[in-house]
Order: sequence, then structure tokens, then C-alpha cells
Amino acid sequence: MSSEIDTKLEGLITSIYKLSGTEFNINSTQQLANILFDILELPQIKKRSTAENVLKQLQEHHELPKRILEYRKYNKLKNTYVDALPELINEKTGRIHTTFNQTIAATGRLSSTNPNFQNIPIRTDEAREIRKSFRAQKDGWKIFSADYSQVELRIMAHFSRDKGLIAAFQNGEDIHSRTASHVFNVPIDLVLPEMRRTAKVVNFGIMYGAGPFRMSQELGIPRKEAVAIIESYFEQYPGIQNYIDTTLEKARNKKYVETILGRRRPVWDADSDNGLRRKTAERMAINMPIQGSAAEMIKLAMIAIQKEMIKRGMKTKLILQIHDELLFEFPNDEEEILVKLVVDKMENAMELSVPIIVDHGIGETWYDAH
DNA sequence: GTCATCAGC
DNA sequence: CACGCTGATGACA
Repeated sequence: MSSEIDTKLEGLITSIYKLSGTEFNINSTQQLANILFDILELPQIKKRSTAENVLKQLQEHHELPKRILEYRKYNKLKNTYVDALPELINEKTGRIHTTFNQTIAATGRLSSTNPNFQNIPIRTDEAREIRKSFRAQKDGWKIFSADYSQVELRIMAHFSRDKGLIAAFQNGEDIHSRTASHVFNVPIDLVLPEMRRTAKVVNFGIMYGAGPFRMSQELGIPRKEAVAIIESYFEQYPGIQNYIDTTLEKARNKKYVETILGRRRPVWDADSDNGLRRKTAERMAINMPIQGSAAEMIKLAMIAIQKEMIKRGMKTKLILQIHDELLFEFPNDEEEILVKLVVDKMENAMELSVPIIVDHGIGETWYDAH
């Protein structure tokens, strides 16, 4: 992969220099901004930022931004993953050993360093190839992946006690389609893929406290339409509006918010006179109980799973946690019991007012299992 | 040491 | 200004 990417990069560098009329350090955002905004005089969308979505918008004006985006994609892939990971193989064990930090993330999630194994690419097909290099160490062993389905939305349903949202999960409905059906005022069977995509962005955006501005940027629509969509959303799920109001009230009164098991995050600025600080504090307050409770759920599941595997004298190893996903390597003769055990412990780690669903897969590599 | 960028959830 | 939580990389001061 490294040499294939090298070939692509060389071609891109040549074409970038030609389009720019000069050679420069493409990795320097300052030098790049010089070329884009001073020499080529392209419009400055967000000051002199050269961030991905700025370059995407500049694509219609010039060929250069497109090449820069390609260059960055391959450069990131090569430097951060393809070339870096093999260097970290431990000589004695033949494995790469990450470190999981338990006391870094303010929400109670784990974090992973040296290397970070929680940000291995998956979103684009090319980058996803990297996952083919992670496989079980022994012959006759495979990778098992199990991940929670929309666990944060389910936790929000539980917290908010929103009748519609809870009913939707209990009936096994497609939650993004259901949201789309209401927002776009069409029967659920007539929801188009594009509408579902929009609704998915809205469902996640709300959990992160996104406002009309961010929502309109994300969806590429006017702010007015984003306002209408958000209003329609809270009309459909009034319990969520109530959850947000109650949570913010708590943050203002008690100066903290907390997860389902009682992990607290201090929130000092929920009543700040400074609008920016207040808004930031509000978003943290809304998100932490949800993200943190999801983290607690998978931690309880991991403990229960490990305990059970020891009790049964299994050889399977739990090797990674990626926030809502667990990865195992297992010998073939443990497959049947492992799948049952893991799905059961994950789905029943906590008692909520909505069902918890776990998806899973098996394969020779991480790529094939997930 | 900080910032911008971009990889994941 | 403008979406929560992270970590790695490279540039720059």
C-alpha cells in the first residue's frame, strides 16, 4: 500500500506545483493559503482557512483545491497508518499493543494511544483497506466484531422517556426513516434515501447540541430550512426537548451533570453571561450523560464477558474496544458459544426502557468482520 | 507548546 | 461564534 500511495502522491505533487505555478510545502497551511487566496485570488470562505469543507467549496472555482484534497487524503493515510503501524509491532509478541487510558475523557469513555486504535479508517473504501491487515495471530482463528446499534439514541430515548422514540425502538422501526417521515411529512414507506440521510444528520446533531447554523452547513441547506427541521424534530419528540431543558436546569443549579451510573462532569458555565461560553457548556451538558452512559454500558459488558470467558476456560481474547464495538480473536471451536455470550452480555449489560441491539460479524480480518 | 487538519465513535 | 468526545501528524513560533 505504501508504494502504491507513493506513486499517487508523486503524480499529485507534480500537478499541484504546475497548477500553482510554483513549488511550495503542500503540508503548510500558511503557504497553501498564500497560493489559494493571494496568488490565485480564490474567495475566502472562512478567513484564510484551508480546511476540508472550505476546499470542497473552492473546487468549483479552480482545479487546485481538488488536487490538494486528494493529496491530503493519501498523505494522511500513508503517514498516520500505512507507514506508522508496522513500526509499532512488538518484537516479542508480534503484535501491536495500544494503551487504553481510563482517566482522560471527560465523559468516561476510554481513549487509545500509541497507537490510537480507535481511529483506524473505515469511511472510504480505499482507506478501509487498512483493516485487512489486522487478523488473528494463529491459524484457525478468526476475528469477531460486535457493535451496539444506535446506542446513544436509545439512551437518549431512555433518559427522555419520549413516548414516540421509545415506541419506535420497541417496535424495531428504522429510527432515521421515522424521523424523516415526520420532518418531511411523508408516509414512512415513501421516505427517500436522501431524506433518511438528512434525518440521520439531524438525529445525531441534536444529541450534540447542534444549532441551525451547524445543521445547515452539514446538510447544505439554507438556515431557515434548518430552523424548520429542528422545530419539526422537537414537535415529533417533545420528550427530547424536555430532556434538554431538564438537563440544562440541573447544570445551572447543581453545577454538574451525570450519567446513568452517577459519573459526574462539572459544568461551570451553564449560566455564564458570555453567550459563547454558555452555549459551549450547554452542549457539553446535553451530550455527556448520553455519551458517558453508553461508555458505562460497554464497560459493564466487557467486564461481564471477560468474567464469563474465564469461567468457561475459553481461549478467546478480547483485543479492542472502539467506543461501541468490541473485537475478539477466537479459535473456530469457540465460535458458537462466543457469539451467544457476547451478544447476550452486551445487550443486557444495563436495564433500559428500550431494547438494546447488537450487530455482529465474523471474518479472517477486521475488514471482513465489521 | 500550540494550531490546523483529519482519522474514529 | 456556530456539534459532543478523542489522538496523530506536520508546521510554525
